Amino acid sequence: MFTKVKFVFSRKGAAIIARSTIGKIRGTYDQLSRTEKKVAQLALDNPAVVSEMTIKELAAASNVSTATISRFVKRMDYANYREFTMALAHTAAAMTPQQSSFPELAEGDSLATIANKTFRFSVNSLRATNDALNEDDLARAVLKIINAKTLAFFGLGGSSIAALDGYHKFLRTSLNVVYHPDYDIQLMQAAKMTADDCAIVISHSGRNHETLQIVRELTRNGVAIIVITSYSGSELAQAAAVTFLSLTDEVKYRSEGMYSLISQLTILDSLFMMTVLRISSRTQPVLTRVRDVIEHTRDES
Amino acid sequence: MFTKVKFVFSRKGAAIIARSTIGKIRGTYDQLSRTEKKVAQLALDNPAVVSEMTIKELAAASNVSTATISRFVKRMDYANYREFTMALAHTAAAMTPQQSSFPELAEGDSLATIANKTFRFSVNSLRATNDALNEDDLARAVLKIINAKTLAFFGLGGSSIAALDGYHKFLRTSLNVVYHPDYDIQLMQAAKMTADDCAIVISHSGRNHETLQIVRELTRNGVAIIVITSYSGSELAQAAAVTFLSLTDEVKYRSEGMYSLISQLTILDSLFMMTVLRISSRTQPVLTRVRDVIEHTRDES
DNA sequence: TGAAATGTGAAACTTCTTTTCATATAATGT
DNA sequence: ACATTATATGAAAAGAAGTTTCACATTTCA
Repeated sequence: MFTKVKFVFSRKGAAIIARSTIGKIRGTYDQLSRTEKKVAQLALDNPAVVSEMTIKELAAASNVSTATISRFVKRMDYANYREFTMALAHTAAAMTPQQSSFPELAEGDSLATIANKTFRFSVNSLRATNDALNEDDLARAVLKIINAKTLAFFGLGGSSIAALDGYHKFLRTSLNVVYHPDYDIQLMQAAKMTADDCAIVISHSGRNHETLQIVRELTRNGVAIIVITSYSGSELAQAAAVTFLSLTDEVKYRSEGMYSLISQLTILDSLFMMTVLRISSRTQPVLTRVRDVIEHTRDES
Repeated sequence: MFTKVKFVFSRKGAAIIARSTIGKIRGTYDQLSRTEKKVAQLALDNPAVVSEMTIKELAAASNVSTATISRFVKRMDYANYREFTMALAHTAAAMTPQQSSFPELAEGDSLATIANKTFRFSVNSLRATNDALNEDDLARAVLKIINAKTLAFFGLGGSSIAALDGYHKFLRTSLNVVYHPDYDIQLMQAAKMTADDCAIVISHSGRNHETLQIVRELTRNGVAIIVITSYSGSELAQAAAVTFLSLTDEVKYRSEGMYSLISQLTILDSLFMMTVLRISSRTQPVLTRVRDVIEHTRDES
């Protein structure tokens, strides 16, 4: 059957990209429809239980049709429901030892408690962000960074901090890096850039008007854009060649962007480390291997 | 179902106590029929692969009928084939030697590995930093921040990022905050401040010459100084009213200050959260409680 | 050797999953 | 605001996967 063949291919693809199931769900969460979110929530809340359910049971538990769930797992890149539950069980098992903590600051908290919760929240954000990364994206990003004639950072408001940090870090490399805190100058910088260059754009919401202006300018010039944002559905994310998600543990909750900064920084840090290690070993094999990964996975989406 | 009961009775006294799936198969192996042994062998040889097969695939792979396999798993005491594969996947996963946290980047690392290690390292740094905090210091710091006429941030070089972030955060409060990236202006700012003010000084090493210059100026003016640094022994730390340590997991290793930034940010974040919660509840009881803590612990150090 | 017991696969049957299709809802352009 | 086009959704048909039945083969044991 044709379907069989189709599945065989898609399964291979999934295996390469695969990240923790929970990370995958988090990563795509805000692109999901209302009903699908109910399913996602349930799976996030107790993966272990959900992984043992049949599709019917899960449908009943989340008040949606089995059809919706079937489509949901496909959207998550699993070949079928069975593969999904297996993967879920897998990550659930890996997670069990650590308590999936639930920080929520209250006015009555002691100072030590506030500090502890803050740290815990940061850790959770990092974990969520890490789970949502995939090697394919990393490979593409590093390749673009390494080959860029100029590497420019863009970030306004709260994200200017992350942009500045990225600039600082990459200054230590042999790359030609640029960053300026001022919006107008960022815009001018964007206008100057070409297809040989690479831009790393950071924006928590992905909806900031000025940032989008810059991105449009970059797009017009054919600049390779790497985006770090918290919402995969944003226009910003759409325009990017590569998107990294800086996630916080609880999707719904708390003063926007407070914790995404840490995730943003660590994503930048990862990119930096990868770049350094790749540049320092400028041997051909490595680079071609990176290219292989890319070629191998390009025709998927 | 009755069938279930029937099987339990008809075959030998079932192994009731949970064992790893593989253990179960081994334990029952010699009681199995010839065909069933073929299935068992396959499952033992590579559980991970078998756990992903459908019953048909496994039947084909082991040259037996699906019926036999269905009976086989029942004999193993699983309710159905699906439960069997889940359990198999479980133990297979548990068997794979999972590397626990020993981050140390190497040139051969894959991109995903680099990213994972980077995140793990950040988490470790946060944990270490959190462990080093104590409530006493927090209380003192918050009290100084809340009562300051002006709250100024100081940080140069890499630490300017943390200082900027602190500035950004505290801008959201009703406090009067100040920060300027330029060293000369920071120095002038320091000269302007008085005993009514509070300064948050950030420096990874605590040995930066310019930063020390600023601190001396602050000290001369009797400004309350809160320091965030990685070395408790530094002159900077000595001059401070309160010192917070931003630790990295491994003190010895790696490009200085790379990970302390995250810790610095989270310390600032903690201070911010505490400040917000304390300011918003400007009730006397809380403040006096804070004072109590201080009085209570002052003669400790 | 023959009766009873056990093992086995084909196929019927049941249950689970996916796809189709009609409808409802939201987004978009005019 | 209205029509038109996407998108989302559940019911039900279609398709797979898994289980049980049944008829036949093999072994066991008197």
